[in-house]
Amino acid sequence: MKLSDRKKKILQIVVDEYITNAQPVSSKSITQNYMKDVSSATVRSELAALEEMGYLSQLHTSSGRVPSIEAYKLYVSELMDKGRLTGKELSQIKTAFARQSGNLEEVVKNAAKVISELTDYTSIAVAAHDGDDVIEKISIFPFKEDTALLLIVTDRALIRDKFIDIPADMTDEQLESANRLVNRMFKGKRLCEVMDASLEAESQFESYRAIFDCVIDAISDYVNNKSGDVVLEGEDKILNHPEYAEVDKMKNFLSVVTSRDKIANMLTSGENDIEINIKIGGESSDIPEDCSLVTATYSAGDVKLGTYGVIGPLRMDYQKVISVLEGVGKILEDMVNKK
Amino acid sequence: MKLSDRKKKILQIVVDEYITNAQPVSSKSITQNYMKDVSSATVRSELAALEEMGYLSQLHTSSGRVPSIEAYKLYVSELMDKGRLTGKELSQIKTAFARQSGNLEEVVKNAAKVISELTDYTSIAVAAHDGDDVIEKISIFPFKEDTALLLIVTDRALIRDKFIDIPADMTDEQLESANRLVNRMFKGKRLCEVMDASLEAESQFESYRAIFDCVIDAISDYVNNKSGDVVLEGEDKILNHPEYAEVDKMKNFLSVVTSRDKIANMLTSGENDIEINIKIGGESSDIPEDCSLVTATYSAGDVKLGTYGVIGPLRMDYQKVISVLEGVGKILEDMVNKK
DNA sequence: GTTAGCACTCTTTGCCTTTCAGTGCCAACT
DNA sequence: AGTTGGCACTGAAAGGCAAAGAGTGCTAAC
Repeated sequence: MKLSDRKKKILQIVVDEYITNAQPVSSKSITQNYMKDVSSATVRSELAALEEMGYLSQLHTSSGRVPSIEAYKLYVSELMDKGRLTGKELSQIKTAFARQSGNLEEVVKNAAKVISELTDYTSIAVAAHDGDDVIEKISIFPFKEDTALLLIVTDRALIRDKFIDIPADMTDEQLESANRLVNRMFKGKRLCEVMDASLEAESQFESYRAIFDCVIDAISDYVNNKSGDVVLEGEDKILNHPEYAEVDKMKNFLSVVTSRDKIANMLTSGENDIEINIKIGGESSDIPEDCSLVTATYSAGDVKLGTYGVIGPLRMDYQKVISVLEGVGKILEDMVNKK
Repeated sequence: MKLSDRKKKILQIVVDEYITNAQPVSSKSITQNYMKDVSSATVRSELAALEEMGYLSQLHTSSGRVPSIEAYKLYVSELMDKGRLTGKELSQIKTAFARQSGNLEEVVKNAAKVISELTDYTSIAVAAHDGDDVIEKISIFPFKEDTALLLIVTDRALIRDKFIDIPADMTDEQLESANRLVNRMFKGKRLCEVMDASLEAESQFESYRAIFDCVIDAISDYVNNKSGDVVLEGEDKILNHPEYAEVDKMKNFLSVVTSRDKIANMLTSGENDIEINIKIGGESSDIPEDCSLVTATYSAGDVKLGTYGVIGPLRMDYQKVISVLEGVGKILEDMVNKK
């Protein structure tokens, strides 16, 4: 069955109202504030029809209506007005990115922070690394008898958190030439190519085998394990929203959101090509129950910068969240292009 | 006024009981479970005396007694039995540290995690860097036209998160020789000496002044800004404790605990020489209200490894927390010494 | 110094009533 | 056929009240 225009309008009003007030919406409040041209009885029958169709529900026979998950989905896809950022908000985003060294991690952190502040929800972010980075330089930097820091410069990032073991009997010169060899072999290749290249390398340079393996391990670890780059901001913001007033719900939310692995899963599973992606309710098992997740993947040209998201109650201010995510995206893009 | 032995015993019972049950303790429960040799009336008069002295209070005229902050202080300093870890707990700590690359950050993270798991409280940790590290090697690693990663190996750590700007007109060779110069000048010095040495350097090597300044800035930034190395684990654990059932308290706690700066302050302010340090209640303004903080500073020889802490309600299981912190300390020490 | 006994206090719980917001339905109206 | 005013009905929320229960403080006797 198709929704009449009036039903759509009423549904939109209900969702809007519920989002701002967190209270069931009554027929009376609708006619008083939005639809003075009809009586509450009329709206009541429309509400009953919308309930019949699964878009609304009541907590008890004599309460107002509350949107269902279906209603939220329809709301974001069709009903919702597009929000616009105020000048103040825009300048807040800009200043957040102002003092910045062009270091990707810092960009991610700042973005997460400003998103959380502007939306008043918990925000999460993960820097993109899908294995398509092209290796520009690899450096093995020894710092203890038997350990070295592996530094990899790619066209997008500087990887500097992988440690490798150095065989005890290896001299500095040998390490140096292993380093040169690694560079010669891997320079210009994409990370994922290197991961697959492990077998080929094995036979050729037996003496540096240990180093080789470590480098390849470290790279595949980087590509596969995305949880390292996860950023979480404003985890306390969730407490501003009444649906988490009960400790149990709160706890459930926090336990999911404080696990970097789970966040990484949320942000990386699913379609990455879509610019803005909205998951409502427990659609995906990764997302905490009764939560919505709005994510945006930012790119500069064809290079992905990262995925950012806002996580909060079903009754989320989608309008605001989306405009903030879009605003941040635009400013990020400007920044990257200017360089 | 001095406390009689019986008063001490009763006070200990009250605190123990209250810690485990979170319920006001009655005279009857004391005689039934712990002191069958006297009547509840006797205990009642003792309780009244202890209340008079400020160690106990009642929520209302006909409720049991609850310990005051003073009582907790006395409890941890004199009354409390020493806890012992079970074999299971010990082995849990050991396995937590088992697979480990000797990288300090990872040690800190693992320690925080296992402490949080065993105690069921939120744990925090900060790796020590007080400026006493001796510089062993400095390397300037260029990775973009105008930016380089500054790598500093000290006797305790590898600093690898400081970026410096490279003047546009500087050639690779110049950078190389700047690097050599920095090494020659700073090697063997302590970080804090380098910070103070800035003026001296200025006049001598004008051409590398920019690089110099950046290096010195980065080092003093590292020494002063401790918030970078802060680790927080089990922030959701706090919800397991009834005193945080109300959203306001919860929120207050979370907002403090999710700020790395504030945590760094908590862990670094105060006497660092003491092995285990207990702050109860709002003694320090850094600590959230109605919270206790138990910290331990671990060292290997005379080198500090870091400070670890547990933060939770006043009604904290101090016995367990302290034995866990001590257990972790012992195992850490063993690990470092074995190397 | 200890104790049994008792009066007293305060919270907790259940129960009842009232109030109120909101709905559903129906007959009348346009 | 759609809209509306009127009205009965429902369930939550709030208030009042009594009974039960947990604890205490006090006192007189041991």
